[in-house]
Amino acid sequence: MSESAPRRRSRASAGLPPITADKIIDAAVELTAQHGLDGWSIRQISTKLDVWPGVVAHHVGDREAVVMAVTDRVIARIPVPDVSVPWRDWFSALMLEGRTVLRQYPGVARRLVVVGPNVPSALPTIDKGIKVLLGAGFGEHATEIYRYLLNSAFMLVAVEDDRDSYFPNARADMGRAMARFAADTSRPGLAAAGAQAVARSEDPERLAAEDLAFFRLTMERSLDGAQALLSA
Amino acid sequence: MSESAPRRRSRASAGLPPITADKIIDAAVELTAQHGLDGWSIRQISTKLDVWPGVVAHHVGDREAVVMAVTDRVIARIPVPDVSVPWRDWFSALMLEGRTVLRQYPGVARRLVVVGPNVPSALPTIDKGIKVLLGAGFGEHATEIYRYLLNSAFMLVAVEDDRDSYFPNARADMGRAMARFAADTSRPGLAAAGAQAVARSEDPERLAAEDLAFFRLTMERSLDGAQALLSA
DNA sequence: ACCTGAACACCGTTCAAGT
DNA sequence: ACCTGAACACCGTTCAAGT
Repeated sequence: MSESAPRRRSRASAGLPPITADKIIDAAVELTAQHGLDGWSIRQISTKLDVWPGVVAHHVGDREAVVMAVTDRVIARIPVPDVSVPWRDWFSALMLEGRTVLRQYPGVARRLVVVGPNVPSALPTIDKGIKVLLGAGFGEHATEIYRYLLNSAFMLVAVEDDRDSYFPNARADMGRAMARFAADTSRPGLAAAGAQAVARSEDPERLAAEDLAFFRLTMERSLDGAQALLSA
Repeated sequence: MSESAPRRRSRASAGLPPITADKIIDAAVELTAQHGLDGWSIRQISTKLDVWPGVVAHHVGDREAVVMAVTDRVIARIPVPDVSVPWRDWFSALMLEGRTVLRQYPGVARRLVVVGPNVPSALPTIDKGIKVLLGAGFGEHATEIYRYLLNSAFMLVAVEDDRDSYFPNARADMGRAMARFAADTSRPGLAAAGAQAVARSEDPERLAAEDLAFFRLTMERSLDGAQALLSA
């Protein structure tokens, strides 16, 4: 895992092209896809580019700056629906497509939710989303409802990321923990949850399908929750 | 910050009581209140207890084990409403009181949401919560609605934690970033959000009040979203 | 059983010196 | 301007040796 010695003589004298901020961020994005946003080090990036660690600081900045640059790149990949789409469909589409992009880069969803409009590539989406809600009649609530809806969806993606990137056995442990209570008549609430946990397989493909189903449930409940404000 | 040399001669020969797992976890809980769950190191715990780092591993296990022990302790402090309370009130109370406890221990909310029923002290709450939902007529949806409601509330607490523990200026940066768009007529969505950001003060007390208001909005919208399932 | 004391393999950041 | 090469102050974990 170390590969400690980068290269012998200077890049320039070896006829190699200079490192750029862009190349560093490319490498970081790739490492994020493989290991998540908290799964790589500055030193791994520098090893990958065959330079000394200090070079990353020189071109991009500290770790935080690299992370924000990766986040901006990934957010830019999320397709934004057209403003003519009805509000519920607009948000469903953004949430579902956002999820498939974000899930490929574990840890980015969390950053997005935490730093929000500090990510430049998120601005067009924010603009259109609020416009759509204003058009749907949410009035003064448009901004906070936008925040509520996107939080609901992408906070859940962040949890999905954490579950299988950072604590890979949390998923199975939880299932087994619950299944133990299936026959516990003294605790009917746990028993109900346990019964469903028993039915749940440990096949990763089925688990992924269940994650998607729960994501859709969250989406629909949150959209209903927002809609209740319109009827009031 | 280092204080690298713990103590001269052995604890036993100095007449000191032996370190226990409990004392280690006490120290970790205290450090979590001060610096958050990701804000302390095993070495800081050992310095605080005046022993060598290896002692923590000997009594509790690796960092992950210490973190789970802290999480369990903190969750146990959240008061659980009586099952006789109507479902909406039951969940409002749990969410609001859970928030005030969790906010005192930054980072614990995230763990709770990610590992869920793997935290032993969460089990009685899960049991009662599902019982309450079954009683309210949610039937087969009780388990997933429980998960949906608690996720909504505590994922948001996790984001609040991250915002001011880990990225202390994200809050102010976001406000300023949005305020810039208040007069941007070419982007009406951002302008609407910007106008509200301008109105927002940078006084920490007012910001805290606004965080609470948004938390309540999230709570009410999610409860409405769940309720929509009952009417259907 | 409990703890010391050290070693190991990592981190991110900084910076003088070379080219 | 760009990069080398090293140093600094940290990490978590492991483990032989002492008591």
